[in-house]
Amino acid sequence: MSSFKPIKQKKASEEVFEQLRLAIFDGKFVVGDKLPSERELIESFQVSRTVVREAVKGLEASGLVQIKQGATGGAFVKEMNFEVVSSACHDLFFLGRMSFDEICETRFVIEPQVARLAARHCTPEIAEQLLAAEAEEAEVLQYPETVHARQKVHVILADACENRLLGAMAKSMLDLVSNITFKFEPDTNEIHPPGLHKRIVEAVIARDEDAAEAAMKEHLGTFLELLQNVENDYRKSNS
Amino acid sequence: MSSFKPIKQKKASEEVFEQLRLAIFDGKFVVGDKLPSERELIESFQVSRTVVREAVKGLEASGLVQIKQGATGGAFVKEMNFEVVSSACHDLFFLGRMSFDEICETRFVIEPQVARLAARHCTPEIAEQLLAAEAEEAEVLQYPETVHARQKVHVILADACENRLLGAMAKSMLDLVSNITFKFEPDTNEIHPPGLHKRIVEAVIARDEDAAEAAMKEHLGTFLELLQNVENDYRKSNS
DNA sequence: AACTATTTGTTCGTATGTATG
DNA sequence: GCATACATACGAACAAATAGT
Repeated sequence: MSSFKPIKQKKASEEVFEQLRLAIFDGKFVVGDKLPSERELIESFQVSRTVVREAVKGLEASGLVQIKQGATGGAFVKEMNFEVVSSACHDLFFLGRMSFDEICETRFVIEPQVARLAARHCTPEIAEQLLAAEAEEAEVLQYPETVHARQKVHVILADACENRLLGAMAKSMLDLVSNITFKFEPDTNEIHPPGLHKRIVEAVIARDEDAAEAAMKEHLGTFLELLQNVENDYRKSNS
Repeated sequence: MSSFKPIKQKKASEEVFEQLRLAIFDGKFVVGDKLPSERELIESFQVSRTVVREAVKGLEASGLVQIKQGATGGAFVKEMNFEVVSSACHDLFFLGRMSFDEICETRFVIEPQVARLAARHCTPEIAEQLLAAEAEEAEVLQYPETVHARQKVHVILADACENRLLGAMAKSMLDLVSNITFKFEPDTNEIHPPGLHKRIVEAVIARDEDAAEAAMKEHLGTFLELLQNVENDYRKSNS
C-alpha cells in the first residue's frame, strides 16, 4: 500500500541541467555544437529565463559547455579533456582534503607504471625528446630559476605512456608536488642531483619495461622521501 | 612598453564566483559554515540577486557548497570528498573521451598497488570484512543478480589502502567497468570463477605486500583481458 | 562607419515555496 | 496559526557583445 510515488520535487534548474547533460552524453550535441538559445530553451522547457540560465551556468561550471555572448553566441559543447581530473585533484589538495603524503604515495604508485608503459610505446621521436630534455637538464642545473627543466622528463613520459588518464594523474601529482615544494625552496641540487633521470631515460629508450619501472621507482623512492621530510619540517616550523 | 595590464572585463557572476571560491580555499569558510545570505552578498558585492544566485549555483555545481532552503537555509560549505575525481572520470568516459582499454589498463596499474597498501595497513576489522565478503561471494555465486557481491572485495581493499585518492580512482574504474560490462552480461561464472579473490584476501590478511600485489596482478590480468575481448566483440557487432 | 539582428549579461519588482520558532 | 528568514521562480526591461549588411 505504501508503494506510492515519492514525488521528487527537484528544483527546476536541476531538472533542466540534467536533461541537457544527458542530451550531451547521448551525443545529441557533439563537440562544437551550440545548445539552443535561452529563448528556445524557455520555450522547450516552459520555465523562466532564470531557471534556464542557472542550468546552463551549471553546465559551464561542470566544464561541459563554454558560453559566448554576441550575435553568434550561445552555449557551445566544449572539448572535455583530462584536465578535469587534474583540476579536481588540485581543488582537493588546496581544500586540505588531500595530504602531501597521499600525493607522494600516488606519484610513487603511478609513475613507475607510466614509465613502464612509456617504454612499451617508445618511438624514435619520444627518444629524441627525452635525450634533449635530459641534456638541457644537465646544462641548466646551476640556474635555480630553471627548476621546471627537471620536470620535463616526467612530462614527456606521461604523454608517451598512451594512457591519458594515467598521464593526467601523473602530471597532476607532479604539478602539485612542485607547487608545494616551491614554497620552501629546498636545495634542489642536493635533493635532486643531476643524472638521476639518466637510467630512466636509457631504459625507456631501450624499451626495457622492467628496467624503466625499476629505475623510476628508485628515483622516486629517494627523491620523494627527502621531499616529505623537508615538507614535514617546513609545516612544523610554520605552526 | 607593452607591460600594460589587460583590462579584464570579466563577467560579474564569474568575479563573484571566483572571490567566494578563493575565500573557501583560504579557509575563511570551513566545512559546515554558511556563506552570507543572498541579501548580504548583494550588499557586499553590489550586484543583483541574479548574479549572486548564478555564482552560488556555480559553487554548488563545482561541489563546493550545498544549498538548503528554509529559515535556516543558505549555502553551506560541503565536505568535499574524492567523489569529484570519480565523477570527472565518469563524465570523461560517457563523453567518449576515455576508452574501455584505458580504463582496464588504469585498473591494472592501480589496483595491485592498492592491494599492496591494503596489506600494509590491514587491521583485524579489515580482515574480518574481507573474509565475510569472500564467503558471501562464494555463497551467492549461482544467482546472477548478485554480480555486485563480487566487487565487494575490491571496494574493501580500496577503502583499506588508506590513500583516498588511489582508493577513489580504483573504485571509479571498478564502477565504470561493471557499468559497461553489465550491458552485454557475459557469463560471469566463466569469466570470473569463484575463489579468484581467495589468494588476494589471504595475502592481504597475512600482510604480505608482495604476495598481495602479485595476486591482484594475476587476477586482473586474466580477468580484464577476457573482458576486453568480450567488449571488443560487443562493440563490433553493434556497429 | 553606421545600422540592425541576435544572443548573452544584468537589474529590478514581485510572488511563491519551505523550514524554524 | 502566525511571523520570519531564506531560497526559488517568473517576467519585463535594458545593457553589452558580436556578426552581418
